[in-house]
Amino acid sequence: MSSQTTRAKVTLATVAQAVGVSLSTASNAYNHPERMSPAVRNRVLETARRLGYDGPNPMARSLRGGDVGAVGLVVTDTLGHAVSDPATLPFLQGLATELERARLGLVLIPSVAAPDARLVAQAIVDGFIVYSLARDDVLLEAALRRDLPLVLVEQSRISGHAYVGLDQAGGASACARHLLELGHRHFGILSLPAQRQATEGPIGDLAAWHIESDVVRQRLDGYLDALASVGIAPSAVAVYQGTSTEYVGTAGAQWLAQQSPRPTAILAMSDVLAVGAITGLRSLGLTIPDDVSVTGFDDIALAAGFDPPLTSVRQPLREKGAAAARLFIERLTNPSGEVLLSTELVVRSSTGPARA
Amino acid sequence: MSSQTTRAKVTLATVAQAVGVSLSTASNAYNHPERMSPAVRNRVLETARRLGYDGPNPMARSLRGGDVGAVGLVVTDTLGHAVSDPATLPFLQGLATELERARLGLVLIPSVAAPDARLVAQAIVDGFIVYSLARDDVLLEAALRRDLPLVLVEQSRISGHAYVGLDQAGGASACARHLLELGHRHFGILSLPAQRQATEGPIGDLAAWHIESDVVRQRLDGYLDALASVGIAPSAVAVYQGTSTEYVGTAGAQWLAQQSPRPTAILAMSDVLAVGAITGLRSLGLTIPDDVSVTGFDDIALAAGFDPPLTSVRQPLREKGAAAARLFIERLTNPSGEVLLSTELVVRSSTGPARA
DNA sequence: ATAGTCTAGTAAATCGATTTACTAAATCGT
DNA sequence: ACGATTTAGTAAATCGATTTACTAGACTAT
Repeated sequence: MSSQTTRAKVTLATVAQAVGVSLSTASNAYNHPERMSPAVRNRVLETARRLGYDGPNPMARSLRGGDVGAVGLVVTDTLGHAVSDPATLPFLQGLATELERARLGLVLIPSVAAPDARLVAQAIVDGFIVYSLARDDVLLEAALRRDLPLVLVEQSRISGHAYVGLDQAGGASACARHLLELGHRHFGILSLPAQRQATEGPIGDLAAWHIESDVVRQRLDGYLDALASVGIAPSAVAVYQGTSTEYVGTAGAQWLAQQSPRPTAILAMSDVLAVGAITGLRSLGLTIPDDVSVTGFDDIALAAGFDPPLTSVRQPLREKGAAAARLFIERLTNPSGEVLLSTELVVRSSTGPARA
Repeated sequence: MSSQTTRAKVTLATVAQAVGVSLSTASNAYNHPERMSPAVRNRVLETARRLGYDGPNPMARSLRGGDVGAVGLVVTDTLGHAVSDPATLPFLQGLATELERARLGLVLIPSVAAPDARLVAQAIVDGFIVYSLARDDVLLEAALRRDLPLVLVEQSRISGHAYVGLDQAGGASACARHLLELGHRHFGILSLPAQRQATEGPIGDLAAWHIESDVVRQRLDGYLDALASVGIAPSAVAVYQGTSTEYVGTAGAQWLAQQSPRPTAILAMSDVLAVGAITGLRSLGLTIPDDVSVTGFDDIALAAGFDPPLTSVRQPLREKGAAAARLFIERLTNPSGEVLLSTELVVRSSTGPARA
């Protein structure tokens, strides 16, 4: 209503002129109150209000060297998926809550199917939180080129940048050991995508599998190390790869169930995959855990309430986000801080003794 | 690794000088390829790469008049809560997915306990999506002052700005009529906060209740209109107000159950409140729906799977977000577009006939 | 009374680009 | 072969602020 008339743009210069002071003085009214008399300062502020001046233009301010007041979040998945995934959401919550406390905005960088480095190159932010990207992902490279502070979450360390790590291998290994103790000897793995452009489907030759994702690398190593300790070779393990969706879990489990010998235990790299797997196995007439044991990863909220309750590797999802935020906030005093989070196996009812 | 040495900052001017062309020509290489010979353009681009120039500085570009490539999201709740709320999340998903398609970033504006207009005033964005703010919320006023395109979602229309509306009153009214048809005559209402700083608790005098939130206003009117049609006066309805959390639902329902006459039906303005209410009523030894019927609002994913399945008002949550995004994307051609979404009563088992 | 210190304010440089108006050289039609 | 149009590139203004170095005047100390 009030400002319907397209009045000429009013800048700090307009205000300064109206008050009859220099541009610098007007600027000081906002940035260095102590350097001027209260009288003049009030005159500037009031004139600004009268003229409808809304405070220094944030772009100009940032260009001159100020902070932007926002952090960019770079993820592999599309934003749509990231905001849906039950393992990512608590991370986002922890991140948002902690950033909020520091009055920092969070910029969700779009990540389309064909990832576009320009979207990272052009983001207006003070730095990035980089979540689980492959070492050579174009988006990571683009972020590095920006020469801004980075917080790396669940991916390879890069010297000079902050890092939030998780004991992936330990959790995965505990998971596999648990199944070994239950007597299982035939395993299938439902893997998250090992590369950005990975296509869903079985992995033919495990040894030749090109793994760019650190999370996949470490979880897989954790599984395989445990299996190796009882003499099970990687070549004896069937692996199916795809994004963390129930659909992939279902398809993957159905494929795994058709291998021979049929796995009596399936290690899924996410709870969502595990849930999908159980659905798929049931559709084949199999019973969980009697016919097949299934383990997940993440211990999402759903895991405990699912039928059957999921055996899973718990990780502190919210805390992971909060830690990333805190490392970013401390970037000036401690540019390459590190936080290492631990995992814990939670045994529930989706796993049971191998059949005699 | 490569750029560890703190080399002097390289700008477009550096590149131009190195190539031996003017600054304008270097700029054209990025923005107006057609205006120059391929030879020179390639020379500029290659020199830029060699010098480690990462493309035009986004802040400078935006300052000069270009787009930022991002939209700000302004919400009432803290971000932490917004990212947790099952009714807000699908909205966010729809929004993020659709923005992503247009390669727009989403800036989550922090919204601390004491809302700070500066965070809106200083956000570096092309416009705002304003989600369910009160007409006189300071954050809305701050957004208006920015003179940027706005998309208003579930709140008062403002001429010149895009609008996404929902038939709140219709849904609420259908809900109440459903209960009336089941024979209920004593009602309690669990309301969302009517103002930003509303404190949780019972509303003493309904007539004197200061309601700033449009959502609350419309849902309440929908309920009361339906009740009025059978002669039930607002003064006969007990109301309890609080944020959309299970805890509030529980506390509110327990308070409502202590009123006399005790309501046989509770109208909750969100499914989360309804779920909390059911928990609270059960803790008092009451059975749902035999002793008390409970209705929700939103029809979140949980509603159908809850025990008992919730009678609720379905609204197209994802579509609401997608519509907001589309309106923003079309802002240049259609600055004040409107989308009106409808609601639908979904009857399940949390409501039943009033006891004789 | 003189020199030295504070205070309040200013002019000009700077941040890193984009764009407008203009010019010189090359191409065109006849 | 001569004026008219295109093409390729440039100089300078501009976006909206912040900051540095400087100055004039008021105040303090001896």
